[in-house]
Amino acid sequence: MSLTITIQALSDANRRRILDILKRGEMNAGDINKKLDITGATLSHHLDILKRADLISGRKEGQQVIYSLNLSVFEEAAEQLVKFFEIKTKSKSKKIEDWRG
Amino acid sequence: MSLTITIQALSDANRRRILDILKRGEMNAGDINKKLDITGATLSHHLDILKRADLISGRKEGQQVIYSLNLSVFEEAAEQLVKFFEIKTKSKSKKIEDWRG
DNA sequence: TAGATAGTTAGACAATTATCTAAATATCTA
DNA sequence: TAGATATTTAGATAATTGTCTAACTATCTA
Repeated sequence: MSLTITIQALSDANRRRILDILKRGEMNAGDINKKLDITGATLSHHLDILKRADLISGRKEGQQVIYSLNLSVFEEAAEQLVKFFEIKTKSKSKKIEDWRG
Repeated sequence: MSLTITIQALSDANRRRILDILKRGEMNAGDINKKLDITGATLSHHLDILKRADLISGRKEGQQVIYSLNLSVFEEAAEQLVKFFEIKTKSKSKKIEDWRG
């Protein structure tokens, strides 16, 4: 999954709340909804974006759809981001002045 | 800085490229611009967003404005994100079934 | 001081987004 | 089979976003 799609999925506070909830374990849409101050339709939209980013999956069980974190994808996203934040300090050659001015 | 503002600053590919460039050391706006396929005005806009997120700073030197990464803020942002991705597995009490169904 | 150069600001535009209400679909149950 | 319940889809709207061109400001230099 591209970093842009992952980050955009993370860029909304409600979606981050959904992920936070699902980190604790799977949950159906209705129960997730009770924890958020948005309509069911809006929740569906957010769930869809998270699904497209492959961060979560939903399985139907009776009338309900139970959502869960895609743990490996979630962890892979974390790794990608950590990698982005990495700063490779040159081992030699570059002088301090080049970095701090 | 709020996670929303940080993530939104990171959500654009050109802004991430700018940060990537500045990770290697400071650079003036014109030189950054040469590395990107956008107008100077658009670059200014992106630099502004990164400045508002406190991820970079610019100092004027003659005609030029030299931008640099705010290393401590950048690292703090990384930590915030790593924290977000953390999954605290319960030490006891919760059964496997509660997590994997 | 008159141009040239570097960068920002202003204003416009098309695309995307988060949200809502209303309607549709799917499943359960009396 | 007729509601009731759970969720998604459709369609609308207001806000935000990334981009551009044109104009502006600041600085340098011949």
